[in-house]
Amino acid sequence: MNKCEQCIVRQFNSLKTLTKDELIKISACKTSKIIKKGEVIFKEGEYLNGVFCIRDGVCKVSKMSENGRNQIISLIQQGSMLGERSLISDEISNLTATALSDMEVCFIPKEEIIKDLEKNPNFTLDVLKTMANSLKNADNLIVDMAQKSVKQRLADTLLHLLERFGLNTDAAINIQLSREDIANIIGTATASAIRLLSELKKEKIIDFIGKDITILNKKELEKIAQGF
Amino acid sequence: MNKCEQCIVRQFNSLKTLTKDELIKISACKTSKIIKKGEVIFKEGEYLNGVFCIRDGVCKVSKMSENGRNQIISLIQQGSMLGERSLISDEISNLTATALSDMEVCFIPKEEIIKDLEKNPNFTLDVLKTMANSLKNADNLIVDMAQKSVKQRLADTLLHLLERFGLNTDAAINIQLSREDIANIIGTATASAIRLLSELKKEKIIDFIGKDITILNKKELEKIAQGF
DNA sequence: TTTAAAATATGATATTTATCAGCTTTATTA
DNA sequence: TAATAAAGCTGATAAATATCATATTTTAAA
Repeated sequence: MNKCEQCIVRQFNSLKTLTKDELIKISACKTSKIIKKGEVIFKEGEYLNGVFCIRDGVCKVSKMSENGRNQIISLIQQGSMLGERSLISDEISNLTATALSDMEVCFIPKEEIIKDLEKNPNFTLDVLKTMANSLKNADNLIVDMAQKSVKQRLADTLLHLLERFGLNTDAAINIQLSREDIANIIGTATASAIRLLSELKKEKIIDFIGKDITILNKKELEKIAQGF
Repeated sequence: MNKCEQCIVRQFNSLKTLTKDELIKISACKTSKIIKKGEVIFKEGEYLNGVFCIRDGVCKVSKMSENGRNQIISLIQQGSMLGERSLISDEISNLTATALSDMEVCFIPKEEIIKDLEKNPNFTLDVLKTMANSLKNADNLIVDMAQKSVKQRLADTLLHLLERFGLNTDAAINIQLSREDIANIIGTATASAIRLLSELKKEKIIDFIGKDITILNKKELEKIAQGF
């Protein structure tokens, strides 16, 4: 079993603020899991007995609307924590997390995190800062969802994905999403997302082969994102 | 000048976790302000040198989209704190706060709050819990904005307003919002919001005189909110 | 109180987006 | 590898929503 004290991944999340002793304790009680692409890490309504630290891979965090349509709220990748919100509120999970690639995650039991929250103010403050940042992002997303057209949101999404995941060796955005996933990020019907992608391709603003999407004209895509 | 130690309002926010000494210190450096309906408390892009504690009144928290349209993210009322997010992230404000009624707010300088965050873990943890709750609400709003129709969102909004602000003496929802504000909560054009309100009135699901809106058929409104 | 400005209301129309159907391509698995 | 399922694509159409124009009502200011 890998040791948290030696894990690079913790540098990217609040665990970096823990002392060596605290890390050793976590290391002793954590469990590692391999999660296959498509598998659910946790479901909306489930009670989480701890948090997840993502060692490798990417997952989507989503929620069903009352209409029975699925909305992806965010993509979470290597280095991030998952399930902190529910732990802090001591509530069942509000969201569902599903692997978009094969993943390696560590599960840290609730009691251990709570102990650290109570004893280590640096840790609490770092969690607080992370959450403040998530809240800002969420607020911005609310504005975009409410005020931008589907086409704008698609352009936005492609630009965000590029920024977040970079390029693969073929100069395509380095993440594989189904058309349905893309639609569920944007908040539109799958058919609409497909149609708009095709249009962008026809206009030579993007190109794609299967799930590999390449941005050909970033300037133009930025214009579309801004509503022109 | 009113003393924080004796102020009822702090029971409703994280200040309730402060010790008597800490409260006395805050009391000594805080300033009280009267803010008239329509006045701006702080603007997007402004650097906040502290946080606000709302003693009386209601304000809207909003943000301009790139399209130049305004989106109201939340309504904040008596008892809540304002500006915590920016303080914790040490960033300029992401949002604009505007009074919807005459208000009385106290301004607490940043240094004082930071001191307490560093020294009082109960305070930090309570702020964290509050923020976790805001994040849940924000996530849910993202889903609604992305997946629900304008009509559903209007119904939702009316029900939320009722729950949040209760009834006035005329059995109308106890908050006065312009049609534009309602549209900016829903994320739609003002004309569309007005039209849908008129429809609901025609169907005898709501009634209104000016800005006073009464829900006549709550069951039916709930059905609409759910998409029927 | 009169006047001007702002907010509200509603019709006509254009645009955006969803839905549904049918087809093709790609992936899965027996 | 053949069979089947799933995902992707596109056209036709319907529904939702925005926009614009204009009228009316309410509010604020002179």
